[in-house]
Amino acid sequence: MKNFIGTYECRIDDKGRLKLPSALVKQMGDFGDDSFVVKRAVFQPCLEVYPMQAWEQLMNKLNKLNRFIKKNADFIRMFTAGVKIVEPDNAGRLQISKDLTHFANLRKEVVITSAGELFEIWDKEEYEKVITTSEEDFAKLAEDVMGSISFDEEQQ
Amino acid sequence: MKNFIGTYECRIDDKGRLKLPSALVKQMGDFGDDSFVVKRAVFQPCLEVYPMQAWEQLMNKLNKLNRFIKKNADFIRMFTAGVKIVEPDNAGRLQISKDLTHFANLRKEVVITSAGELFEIWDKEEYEKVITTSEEDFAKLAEDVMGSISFDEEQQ
DNA sequence: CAAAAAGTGGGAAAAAGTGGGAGCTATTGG
DNA sequence: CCAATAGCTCCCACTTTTTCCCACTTTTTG
Repeated sequence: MKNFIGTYECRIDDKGRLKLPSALVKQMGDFGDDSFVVKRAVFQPCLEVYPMQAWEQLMNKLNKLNRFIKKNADFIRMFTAGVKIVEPDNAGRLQISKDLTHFANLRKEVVITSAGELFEIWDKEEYEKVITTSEEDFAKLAEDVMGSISFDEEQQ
Repeated sequence: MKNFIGTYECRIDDKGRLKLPSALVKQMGDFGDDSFVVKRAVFQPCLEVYPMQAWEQLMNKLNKLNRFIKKNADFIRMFTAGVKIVEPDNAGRLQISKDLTHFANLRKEVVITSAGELFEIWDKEEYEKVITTSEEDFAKLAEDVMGSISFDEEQQ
């Protein structure tokens, strides 16, 4: 699966339409379907955008879980909170619904940042805040997360 | 069987009528019959809505259980308790009966969230309460649920 | 600098959502 | 057993929101 690259500053107009930077759109040429899923992120006050194909792949996995097991049902509900299907208009803008803009505290200036097969939408101020405050902790975080990972392809 | 995608905020009017979000209705084009089964959820104080076709499929499965086993008979009885058949009026609203709204503690603001071939109806406050868990709790839940699932296509 | 691409803004039509009246039905209490 | 009331259905009309389209400004590129 193709990964997105880059961080972009862009803006949302008064009608709640988010113009996708054309640099990002160019990276999407590969995805057949041009519809997306926008949802709340679980741990952060930002939104996540999945190309439909990537989303369906993910949901195919989740839908195999037995929902008569409470934990499974709970997990799916939490993970899919705020999911909306969106398609860009012919000017390349995504309509972001009220509840989602409210959840992520989006104002005019936003930041789009790629995260593998999906990208995140942040209010610019929030984004700067998270980036700067976590800078001190980043070294520790990097160590925690990456310290035990092997970069050797052969390893299972 | 097609799965629903999305969560939507909507409202119930004073008469107990729930407007289905048109985005959800669009996803139902595939189901011939436009009647639904509404019932109490098993694990949570919310309602479950099945398109008739999905309900019939589910019941076919349940009917294969041996009812001479007491547990099975008990389960079927409890599972199907409070089931109601509803059809949308010509404005696309479902009439939710008093006992069901009471069971799920539904007030004006509700959330509809898809869960595979069915969707759930939550009071908005209740929903937010259930969705909002601590980071650790979700992490643990995710680990429990997803720990055994492979996301690596290549892996055998 | 000109031309094309990217980004912005807004108006009008269509769709979605809301509200309520009138009449029918079912339930409950006397 | 009947009447009163609450619950529900069907229908119509109104308000709000969304969508679609067009046009303009700004930026980039050759």
